[in-house]
Amino acid sequence: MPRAALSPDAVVDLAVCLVDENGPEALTLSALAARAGVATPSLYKHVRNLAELRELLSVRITDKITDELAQAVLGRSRDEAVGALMDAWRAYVTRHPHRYAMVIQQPHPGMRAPGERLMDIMLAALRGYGLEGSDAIHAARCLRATAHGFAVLEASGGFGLPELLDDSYDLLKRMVVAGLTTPR
Amino acid sequence: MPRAALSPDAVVDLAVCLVDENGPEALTLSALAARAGVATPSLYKHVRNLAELRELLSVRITDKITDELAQAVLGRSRDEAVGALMDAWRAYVTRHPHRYAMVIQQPHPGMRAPGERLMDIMLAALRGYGLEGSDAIHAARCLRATAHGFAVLEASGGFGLPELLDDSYDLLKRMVVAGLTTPR
DNA sequence: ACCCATTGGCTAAAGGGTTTAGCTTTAGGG
DNA sequence: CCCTAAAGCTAAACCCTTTAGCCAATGGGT
Repeated sequence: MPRAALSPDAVVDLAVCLVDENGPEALTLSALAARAGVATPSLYKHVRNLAELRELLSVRITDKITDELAQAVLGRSRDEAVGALMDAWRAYVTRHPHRYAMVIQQPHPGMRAPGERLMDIMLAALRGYGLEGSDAIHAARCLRATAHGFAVLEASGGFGLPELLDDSYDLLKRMVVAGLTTPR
Repeated sequence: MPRAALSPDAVVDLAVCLVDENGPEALTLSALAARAGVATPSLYKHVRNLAELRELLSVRITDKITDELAQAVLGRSRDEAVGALMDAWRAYVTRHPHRYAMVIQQPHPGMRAPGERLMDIMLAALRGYGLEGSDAIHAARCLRATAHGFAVLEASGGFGLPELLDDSYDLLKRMVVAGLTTPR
């Protein structure tokens, strides 16, 4: 076997750096090859094409977020678990806004497993509310929609006044738990 | 003055068609020129570049959404207004998923006015709750985050089981109004 | 120690999209 | 009737992606 300087994982690593530094637009195979010290076509030995690279990035990032959410939920239940999960979600986004903006929501085959893993964590966080069957699904979807919606807007600078965002997010968390605990 | 077959507005019209039919990816100046029956560089007589075209599209779409939300909120207040606003939001997205996925959230200068107009409608819908100052801002942001979050996920096919989405959205609406009416 | 198959890298080149430069044509006003 | 401004055109540069085909290094088997 030849010099294994690069590998699919290493390529994704470099791609993450590029995105962190210059945003999703900056992820081109040219720039990536330059960063790797390699000619552009060489990248095709490790990655099928640009679309696949984006997918690998999405998987990597989604997995990382899921890990952090799982960590945050550990040992908590009900309102506390939901609050911790949402806080961890936003913490990731504010730490890596470009990365978050990079993850694709389209239902690519490679994103199925990470998506389900994320869903499972949310269902686990909601376990204490005793929701059954599709009620749990609806609740998890709402949790995801709220956290994701706020995250997207914050990551892309969609909010005008940054000094109050913590308070806005507090209200959002209260909304979610109120919706989960209010009877009907 | 010469043959005014095209105009900035007409170009945006055609761009909307292209996006509706083939998704945001399909919006290229080449495809647009072909659709307009014109050589690609001719488009630069009406639009500064691709970035500006995208911005004009975002403005057009955001304005249209705002109009529909305003219409929906008319004559309603409190929970009813919020529910109608959120329903109208989702109705637009399901009617034109590709368009919605096209609107940029980055704070471009041209998007300021449409963004503020949208915000004003949301504040109007929330007026009945008697929120003062920054409390109203926080509530409007949460309303936006929830509606937008659900919309993005639905528009990009991020949810797995489409038959239950109405029920999920009902819960989301209940969450928002519960968060607005729950004291603390 | 040597061979050689596999693998990772390279150059060349095609193909498509954006954008600029500069020319030509048309339509409307004086 | 002309002439200017707007709208179109072609040519061409530039960048990015992707394919094709070649070269070199590495390490396992003999």
